[in-house]
Amino acid sequence: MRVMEPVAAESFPQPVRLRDVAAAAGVSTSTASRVLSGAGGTSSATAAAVLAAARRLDYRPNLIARGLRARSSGMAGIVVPGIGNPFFAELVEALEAALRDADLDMILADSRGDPADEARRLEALTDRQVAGLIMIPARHDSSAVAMRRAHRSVPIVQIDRQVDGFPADYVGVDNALGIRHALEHLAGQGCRSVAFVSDETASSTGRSRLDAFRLTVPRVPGLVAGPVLLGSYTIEFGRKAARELLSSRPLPDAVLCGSDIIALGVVRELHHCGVGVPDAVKVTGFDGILFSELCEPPLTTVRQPVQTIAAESVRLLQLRMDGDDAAVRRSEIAPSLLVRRSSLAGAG
Amino acid sequence: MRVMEPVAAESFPQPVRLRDVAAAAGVSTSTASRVLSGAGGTSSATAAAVLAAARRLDYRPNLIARGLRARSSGMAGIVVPGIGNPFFAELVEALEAALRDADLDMILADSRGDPADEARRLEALTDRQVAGLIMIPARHDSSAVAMRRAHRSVPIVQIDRQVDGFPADYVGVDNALGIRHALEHLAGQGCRSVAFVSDETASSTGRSRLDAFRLTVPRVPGLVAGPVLLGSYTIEFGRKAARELLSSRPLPDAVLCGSDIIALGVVRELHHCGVGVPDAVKVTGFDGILFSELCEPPLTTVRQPVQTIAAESVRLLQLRMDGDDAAVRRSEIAPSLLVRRSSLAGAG
DNA sequence: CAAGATGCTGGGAACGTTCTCGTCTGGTCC
DNA sequence: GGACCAGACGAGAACGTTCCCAGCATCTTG
Repeated sequence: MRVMEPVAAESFPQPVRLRDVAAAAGVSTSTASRVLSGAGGTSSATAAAVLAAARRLDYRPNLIARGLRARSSGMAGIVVPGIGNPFFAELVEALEAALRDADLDMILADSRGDPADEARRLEALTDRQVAGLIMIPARHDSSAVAMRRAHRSVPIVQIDRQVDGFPADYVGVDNALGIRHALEHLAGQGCRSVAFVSDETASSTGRSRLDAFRLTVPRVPGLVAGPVLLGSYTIEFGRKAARELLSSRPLPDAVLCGSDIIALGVVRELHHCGVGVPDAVKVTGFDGILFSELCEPPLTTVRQPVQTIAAESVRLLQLRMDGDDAAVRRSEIAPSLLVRRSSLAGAG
Repeated sequence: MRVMEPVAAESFPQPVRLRDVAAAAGVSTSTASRVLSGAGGTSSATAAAVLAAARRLDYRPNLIARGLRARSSGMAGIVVPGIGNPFFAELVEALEAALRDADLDMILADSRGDPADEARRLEALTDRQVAGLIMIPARHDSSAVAMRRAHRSVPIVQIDRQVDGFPADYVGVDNALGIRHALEHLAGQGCRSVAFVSDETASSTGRSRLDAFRLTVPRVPGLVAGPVLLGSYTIEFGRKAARELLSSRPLPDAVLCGSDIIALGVVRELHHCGVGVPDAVKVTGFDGILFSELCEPPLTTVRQPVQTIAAESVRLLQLRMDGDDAAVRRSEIAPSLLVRRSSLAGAG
């Protein structure tokens, strides 16, 4: 029997431990542990007794103690460059669901797109003995150092963005295909000159979408590259880019944006300056966030299958957590084009 | 010296423990612990030696072990009804920043608005020995059971929504004041009949905004209550409500929405059916999410000071974590009205 | 019926920290 | 010069779990 020292009335009650359950059931803690962790090797009679005692005492296992013993917290660390970004928020939501199905809790860290912050957060997560990491690296180059360090102790799966030559699994979308879809659609709508407004090339998505744009435009009959403006995945940059396009007329026939956020800024600013979308200029986005459908006009965009990316990344992470040491896997999912009004000829 | 058994080349290296640092510095683990945890009571010479050894060996403390000893993981559990909801996403982002300043890691759980899910998530979090919980209760009634249980072992701060009579701190916005701001503004714009489209009364915000609407409309000179449509904080419900309003003409002069999400749905559907906002009907939202500014027309809305709510809730939680057992605190922050085009007379 | 299996069980070490003791040194004071 | 004190340090318990190992029945088998 455990000694209950007198405590203040409002303080928290002593939690019941495995030892207490074992005592109540009249068995050793070893046996109680065997029963409750489902290890087997116990008679059905004692199992029933332990289960009954656990239920009666309202026993809850201490996952910290379990984690210490197991040398793993059983949680997945998630690092994103900014939960405020709607695309990342949707990705985090999908990840939460996928992790939950895999019985993993999620510890969430925001790097704010800063490699130094990201490094600190990665360290905090590994200090917590996370079982694995799913992350969107802030930059394709300078994220490498901290990630390499973290990767010494836990498996990492990169999603959406990736670090150059980093030996960890990756799940994302086929950016080149997405850009090609958008370009071919614009060509089909009679566009000739297409501007490109996107992230600077510090993120891997920024770079691969830019590369794809440069590579694909000449290959699509009738298309000609317009101005290329690079900044960040923000609304503000989208607005700024639109102003820049307006100040250096003639306007292109279309503006291909590297993300929906940017596209929303572009559309907003064009509208503000009296330039009609899609009449005067057609605009497309990338990501397929919720609001791409709600803006005016609704945005044609390259839809990323967020659920699939989340599920696949969790699947890969679990494989690695189970000791799989096969070669690095790279999974590029084919995106689809959501055609809406912002890019349609004669629909204004 | 620790025995290094032969391991496969690609497996993870043995982590260096406090014991290893102590051995390298020629002191006991007690002393090493004293130095590294900053407890004091060590000579400056040994302190330097330990610090040097820790740095040389690249020592990282095992937070699981520390947590077991401290009986607390040192993490804050966050429970929200859906990260996909942009308002909650912005709140989570602010919480992440505030928790980081308080040196707390964040373990995030999504209840999907379901009390049963919420109960399971709360249990998982307390099993992990979170130091405290910050949560948006899914419902004002049925969330109580699981919360009461969790509250037996950790402090809880409720944000945005609250549970009836639950004895835990609360931080939110003064909903009544927000509704009054919106109503008075609409009256000032010459509106007479105002419809109300909002969440059913299962969430505390849904109920208090509804109560405020009912109470305040008769008190604002010139205002008359139109249809009251209750559903959920989703775009789809906003659209549905708009269709309903359209089918039972005459239209009200204005539609006051319980959230921006709903308002965006309403605006979208009205626009789709050829009803101009703000010409034919004025619309206001609630929350002040990013996209309230980007839709067409930009949405007049009651802005919730998300950073303040996050910072204040973390502050209160820390107080409780430090053993403060003062009476329950309720902090209702005054919201401000962001006037934009969706509610302006003669601005269409 | 001896000898080996087999099935259940309990003891106790281990996971990596922190923290309470007790010990030891060296200094101060009467 | 003996008693006392303060400061620095080490030994070892504790946090709550899992799991290896040994013990002891009960069976099977030749």
